[in-house]
Amino acid sequence: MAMEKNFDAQTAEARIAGEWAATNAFAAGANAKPGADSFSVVIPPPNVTGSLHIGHALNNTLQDILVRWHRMRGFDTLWQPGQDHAGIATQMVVERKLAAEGKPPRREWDRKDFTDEIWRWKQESGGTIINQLKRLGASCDWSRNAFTMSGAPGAPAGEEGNFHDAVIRVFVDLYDKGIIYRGKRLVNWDPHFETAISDLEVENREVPGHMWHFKYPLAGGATYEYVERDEDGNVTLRETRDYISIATTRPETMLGDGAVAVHPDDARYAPIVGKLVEIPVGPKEHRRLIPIITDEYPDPDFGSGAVKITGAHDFNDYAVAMRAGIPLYALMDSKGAMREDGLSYEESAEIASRAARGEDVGDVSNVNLVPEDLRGLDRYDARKLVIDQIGAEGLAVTYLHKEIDRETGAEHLERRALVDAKPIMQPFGDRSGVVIEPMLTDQWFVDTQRIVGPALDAVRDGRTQILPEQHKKVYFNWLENIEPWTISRQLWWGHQIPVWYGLDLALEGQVEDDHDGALDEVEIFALLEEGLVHRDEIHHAAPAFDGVLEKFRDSIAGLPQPLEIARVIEVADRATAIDAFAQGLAEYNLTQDPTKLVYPVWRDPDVLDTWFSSGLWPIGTLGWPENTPEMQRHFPTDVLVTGFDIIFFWVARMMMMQLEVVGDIPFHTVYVHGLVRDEKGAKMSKSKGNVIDPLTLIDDFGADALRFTLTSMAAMGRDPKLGPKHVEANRNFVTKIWNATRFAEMNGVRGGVLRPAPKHVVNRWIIGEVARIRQATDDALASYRFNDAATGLYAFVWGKVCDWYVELSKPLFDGEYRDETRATMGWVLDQCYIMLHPIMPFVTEELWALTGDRAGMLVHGDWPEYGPELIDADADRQMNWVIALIEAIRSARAQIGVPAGARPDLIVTEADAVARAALAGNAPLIERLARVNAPVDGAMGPGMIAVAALGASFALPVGDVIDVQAETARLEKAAAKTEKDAGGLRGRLGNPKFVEHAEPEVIEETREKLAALEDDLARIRAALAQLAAM
RNA sequence: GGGGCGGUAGCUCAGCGGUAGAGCGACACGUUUACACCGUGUUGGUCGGGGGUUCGAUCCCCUCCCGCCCCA
Repeated sequence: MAMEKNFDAQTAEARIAGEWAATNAFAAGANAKPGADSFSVVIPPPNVTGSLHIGHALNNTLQDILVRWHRMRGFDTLWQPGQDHAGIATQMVVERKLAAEGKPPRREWDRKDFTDEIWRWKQESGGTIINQLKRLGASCDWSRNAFTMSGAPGAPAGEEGNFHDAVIRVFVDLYDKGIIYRGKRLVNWDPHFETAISDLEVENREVPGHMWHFKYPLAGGATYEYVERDEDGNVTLRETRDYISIATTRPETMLGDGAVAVHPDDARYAPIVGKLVEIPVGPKEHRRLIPIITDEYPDPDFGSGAVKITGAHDFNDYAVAMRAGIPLYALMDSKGAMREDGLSYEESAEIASRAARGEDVGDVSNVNLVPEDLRGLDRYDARKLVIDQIGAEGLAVTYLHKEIDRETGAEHLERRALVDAKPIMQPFGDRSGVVIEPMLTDQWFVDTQRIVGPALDAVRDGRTQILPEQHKKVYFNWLENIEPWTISRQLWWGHQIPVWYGLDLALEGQVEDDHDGALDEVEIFALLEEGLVHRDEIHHAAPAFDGVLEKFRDSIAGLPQPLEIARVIEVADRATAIDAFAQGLAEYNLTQDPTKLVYPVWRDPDVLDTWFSSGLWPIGTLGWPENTPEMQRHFPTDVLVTGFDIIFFWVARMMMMQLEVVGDIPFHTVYVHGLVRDEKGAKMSKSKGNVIDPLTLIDDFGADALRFTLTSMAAMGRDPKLGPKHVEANRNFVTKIWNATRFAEMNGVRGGVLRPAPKHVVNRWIIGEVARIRQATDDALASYRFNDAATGLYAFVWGKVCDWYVELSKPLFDGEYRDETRATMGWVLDQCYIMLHPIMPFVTEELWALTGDRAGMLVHGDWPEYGPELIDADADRQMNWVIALIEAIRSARAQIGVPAGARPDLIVTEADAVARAALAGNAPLIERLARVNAPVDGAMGPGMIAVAALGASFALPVGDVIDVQAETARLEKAAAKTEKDAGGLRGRLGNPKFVEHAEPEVIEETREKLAALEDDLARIRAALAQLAAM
């Protein structure tokens, strides 16, 4: 059966993928040798809403290469696939889908119904990227496909798994150890999704912004001498001021200012430190006063050098406020609008003013410093109003603007507000794209400081290796300065936090005032009146409600009778709990029946950050907390292949969590690859429109071409720059090996043969070359130099096998060496398929099937182990000589313009014994490839061109086609180049210091090179002399 | 401000102590027992600038200049 002219990737890939699937070729342990070591890789789980982008293509190609390579070498191989549940992204996708279907928005849904809807979406559409990875050829054990939400309550059939158990168990464990805690802190708040997000989900972008300058008047009309000096201390400005000038990019947050800070060394403001200033906004009659404090944070050279401190709405200010004990006044609600809740502005301002004078005012969460006219406004609308109000009052810093009327020449002077238009860094939610608002909220945190140590140690002492090494610094730098990790998210899709809250009824004499340990009617009413709403909460964690029952019973055991025996029940939320508790008390009061008393608890509605579950990926996918055979066999895993953008998000967290939870590293090697960029090196982004779709490339050029391209560009520590041109070039490589096989087939070559022991020098030579590339390929892969493996194989297959071996073999198919040449070529091509298979699995699998009767598919082919023992030094020397001669003749012919069809004699004008032997053994090859007649001894003469080889000189009679001048010019050029090279070497060898200091091998090598060049040069010079004599 | 990366042929990149390579492109030629998604040949580089270490530097060190990325 004759082969087609080209590999039909489109149809073959689908067919081959089907065969792999049908035979479970990728199952864990497939092709493992008895007693083999395990090799395990967990896939960086793609987002369930995701589709394959070029970064995935690179990431998974590299993993697949490692996995296929190990599988062929007989390791017990597992490539664990799966996806994460991507809390925000998935909720967003489903909300959009509902909107598109004209269904009500999420908030109008019951939570359970909504998550059921997400599960339905997941089952229908969540497998997109899995199918795309299969098209790439990823040899994951797809039967084990994992999901970070598997086994969660409400998961439908097919989503059982136990990832949820792992997540919940770890949460409770860390909670019990006190590593997870609840706290009110400033977090990044996404006003679109109305949830906290971690600082890693925030993207800081520079956008055009404005800087406004306002005057904060000193309290009571006080004044001071404001003096500015230049570098030499000369006074450049001196004036009496009754205000301090503040620059801000966010005027609306002025309402929540708690202080003005200046640098302690700033002499300009030294006279007024400790004094009070007035915030120039809000109703005149309740203007708030705040103190001027010192802190290292303000930069005296920036703006006026004075900074307003709004602790509840800025991270830097928060730090200053913490240091100085400045209260944090929250101004906005969860949608980023100005608050409408809490106390009136008048009451709030009064409390804030007391705080400014240093009084302890306690919890200020009820204080709402938004003036009534601004309440409910969006933050940007509020900003406009604030600016207008300050301007109207004349408290904006102004400058004198001069305009000259062109016609009249009259000067027109005007005071204008000083507003600098300048680029500012703004935080955006990476999912929502809206401006993030720092918000003071109650969240759950992981006290990362407490679990970071082992993760640092593991990399420091090398138990886990990060490649390339420069990324270790990034890892250390981040972990050494780690911040608490916000893990709660105000979403519905995710692992609901396993914490229940109850009202804190610890009465401490406030209510239970007679200390008799029992609750009487007076006390009951006091309890109700005192306002349950304002009471604190207590909380306990357990995998399920049953688990917290006992804990709450313990918590209430110390309460006065009969409260301490109240039934613990679960209710929906806090408000319901207060109602239920009050009702129970009321009924008890009437009936004196203690069974009417209930202690209602409610579950935290929030879910955990998706990365909290992804952090458990290595153990969670292997079945932990069960002690599964997979855990025993495949944990710790071997290599994690990932992009550098995810080192903090994921790698560091996996390290911390695995070490904390199971006390072991999750993997011994982290290979970090670059970010695929476009041809010009720009980051690919939808907005730039330079995104390259890997699936389009697969359609156009085949998966093998794409994989090979990505691999050949995956130099460690570099970002691959990819264009369709590159993929096309490698598609040509696929075609090349396809056609070499086609040639072989036409000549009766079949694969599947044992390695032959041929006699002919060409066959002996190529076997040695195969051995070299096997060694080089293994070395490259073992050290993660993927690009070296790819480019080495490319050079070997195209440059050695196709360009030379196939050409040199052509005459051999006609003579006595036919059979051994068939066997050798069959074996050589088999080796090419095997070694290329990890990078180009489809075409090699296809060729494997087409070229022999095989025991199994190539995916389970045996990886070779032969080495330098196959190299035949004599064959090597001869073939290098032959190839050099052929190239020299071709070059001379082409330069002199000998027609391709001409077949001149090959006249041997001089040859030593070695050259003569090489010539004799390979004459037919040389004749054919150099297009010359059989070598004959003779002398240089008119109408001939000269060709030199090591140890021999030749002349080619080419008749009229040459002119002496052209040939002279050619030879002179060659002589000049050779002379220049030789000169360099001679200079080096002539330097006594070189001979004295350099390594002996280097000196020897240099001498040999020089000798060869001088031989060459002598021959060229001789030819030139002969030419001149004619 | 802190950390990191890069500047090598027209383009995209390898190489990282012994005097520079690949792919694409350009140019010329197309005889061949597979392949025009091909073959043969040619062209193309003071390896960002300047110092230093060394017998020897594209490679190591210092410095400057230009890009880029991450974290504040």
